[in-house]
Amino acid sequence: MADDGPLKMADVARLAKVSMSTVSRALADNPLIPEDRRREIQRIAAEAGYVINQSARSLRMRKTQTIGVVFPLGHDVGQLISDPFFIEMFGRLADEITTRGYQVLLCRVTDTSDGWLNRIIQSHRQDGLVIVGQSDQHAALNQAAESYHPLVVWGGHLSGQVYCSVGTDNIGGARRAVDHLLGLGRKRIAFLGMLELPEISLRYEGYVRALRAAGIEQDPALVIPAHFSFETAYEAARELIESGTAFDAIFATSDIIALAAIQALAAAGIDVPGQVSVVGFDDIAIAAQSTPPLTSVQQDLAKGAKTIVDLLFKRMAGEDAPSATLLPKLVVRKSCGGASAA
Amino acid sequence: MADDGPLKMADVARLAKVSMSTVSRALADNPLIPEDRRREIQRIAAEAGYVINQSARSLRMRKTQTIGVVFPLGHDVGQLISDPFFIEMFGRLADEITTRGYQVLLCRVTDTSDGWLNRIIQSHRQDGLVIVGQSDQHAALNQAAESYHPLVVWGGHLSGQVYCSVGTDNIGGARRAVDHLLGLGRKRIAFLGMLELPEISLRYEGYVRALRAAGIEQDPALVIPAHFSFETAYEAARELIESGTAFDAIFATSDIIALAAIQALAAAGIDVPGQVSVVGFDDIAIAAQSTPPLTSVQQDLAKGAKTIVDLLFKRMAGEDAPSATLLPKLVVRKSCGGASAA
DNA sequence: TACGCTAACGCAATCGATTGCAAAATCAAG
DNA sequence: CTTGATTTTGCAATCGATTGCGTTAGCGTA
Repeated sequence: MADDGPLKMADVARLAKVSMSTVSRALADNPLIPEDRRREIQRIAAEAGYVINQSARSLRMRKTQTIGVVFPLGHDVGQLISDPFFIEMFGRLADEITTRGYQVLLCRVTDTSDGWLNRIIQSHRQDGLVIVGQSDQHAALNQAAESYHPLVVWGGHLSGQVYCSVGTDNIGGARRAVDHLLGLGRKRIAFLGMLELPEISLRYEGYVRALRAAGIEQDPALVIPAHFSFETAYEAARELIESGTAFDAIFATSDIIALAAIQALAAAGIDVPGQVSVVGFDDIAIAAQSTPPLTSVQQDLAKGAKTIVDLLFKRMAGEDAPSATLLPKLVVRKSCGGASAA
Repeated sequence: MADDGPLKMADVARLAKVSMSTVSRALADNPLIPEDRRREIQRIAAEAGYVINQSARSLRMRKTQTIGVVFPLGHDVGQLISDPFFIEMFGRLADEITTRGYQVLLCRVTDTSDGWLNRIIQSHRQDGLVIVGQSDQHAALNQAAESYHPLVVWGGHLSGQVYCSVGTDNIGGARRAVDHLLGLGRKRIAFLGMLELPEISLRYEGYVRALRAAGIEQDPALVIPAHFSFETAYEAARELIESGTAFDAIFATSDIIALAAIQALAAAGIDVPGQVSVVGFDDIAIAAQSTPPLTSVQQDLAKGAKTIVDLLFKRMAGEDAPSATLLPKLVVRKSCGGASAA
């Protein structure tokens, strides 16, 4: 028994001259074992460098002490973590989760075929799931939520939604952004984003409502499909510019898209905010640092992450936590001609 | 047996009217089972929505299909994911790891007491480990590497190092940065960073060598301790300014420190790059967007992450992969008075 | 029909912990 | 010294898969 790989609990039992049951209970601080003996066994285990094998523990306990964080798919399976918004969200979630003594498992979905979510759930690798962004998987999420409770989604609240979600008020946020542009006297406001995604379609709804309230007729030529990656967004903006369609403002549905648009405008010699005002969405860290600094609809990710994890742990405990909506805030900076941020 | 929780392999065996052994082999595409029968069993399992329980599988196979990514500790156990450099690195690593069909487990070290690394290793939660940044744990890493092979560290190559590491040439990078400042005619160059950290002390080495080569005497008053967080770095820069020590350039050992220094200089009414040139380290995304855009020593994180994961998988396969050093590149932008980036 | 050989398949042990239940030890009181 | 109550401890089953080894089925040949 010299070096038969790492120690097992049985080895510790032998060292302490007790049974495995006793060791197990002692390490779990079970009061069934008298306190002094518990301490003694814990000391022996620590000195021997013994660590509980988590695979075995998980199997027996049907618990993994792990939360899975799943990133979206559907639209863009390529680069996973490139998007700054997702990264920041992931960081916040990781903080909240680890603080509660759980591990974080990053799940990337490579196989989007039917039942992908069920495959993650049934793998039993985690005790609960956070899905960041509902992408185009509303139906799949709804179905999974029927039978799997410890599941919280970051995203907009959609009609007919069964699952628990946390997200900003997309309609309200968009409304606020577009109202601001209108207040600056802008009348031909372009919309950049992918209407197929539920959250984006909500932002579109806000855009439409703002225009309608201002009595401005909506021009379909101003609605441009744009993905989340910088490159494709840049292309989209360039096409808008070259199309010759007149416009004096852009409401971009993400900061990355807004930043790409600003670059495209600069390349075309169009001044921001002189000729065109630009507003983004998310208020990621770079937004304040860009040239000009970007006006953006701020999502409070720290609060969002905390809310998500709070709800998740409630659900893991069997309670039935309801969805939550956070109120977004418009952060005004120079990119739309408003005042600079303090 | 109507709804006794999720299906087990035994249930599938019953459905397919074969033994568990056969189901197990069929799902593993074991050629011992004739191909048509394999397909048949796979179909039955899929239709029943069966998914292998990973805890059980891991226990038996002694494999988890998971790579652990550990973040540093020592200096700053508080906020985990705040630093943009670490975030970006994590994203890249996650991409590389998931692409190879493995999961990513984020390990946060809450208990820094003796044997923390061993505790992670022995938990058997992962098949391999990436440690991002050696912090002040050189000795612990060396010790763990003696017996645990699938371990790769991001960081500088130190003398007497046993573990496998991947990192940029810190001395060379710093040397290049300081040489550039000297080339601009700067003579009193301040150094901002924590000498206690091995990587930083290597950068200091490069700083010293550059000065010596230029025949400039080194002034201890110009070496300022500065942590990685924005706030403490800002404080450090402010103290330098208020100390009255004359200086015409700053070599900051991270971009965050450089950015903080620029803000402190601006607050003191000192023009960058007019009066003081500033160079950073890392070339994080914000560097190009700051005002003025920051000159920085670029670390190619994409390549770094790929190298790390390549080496790790080699080591997991039993090969003995050596450490690697990446060549950094100086990206010149306006913050030091050089030409703007293309 | 009998025999040998290979291809399929299943039995049962195993991975390393946890825990219900019952046995053993301890103690107090009669 | 018994008896009963109570505290400690250990046996053995269990979690759900994988796999070495032995058995059975299937086929060709003599």
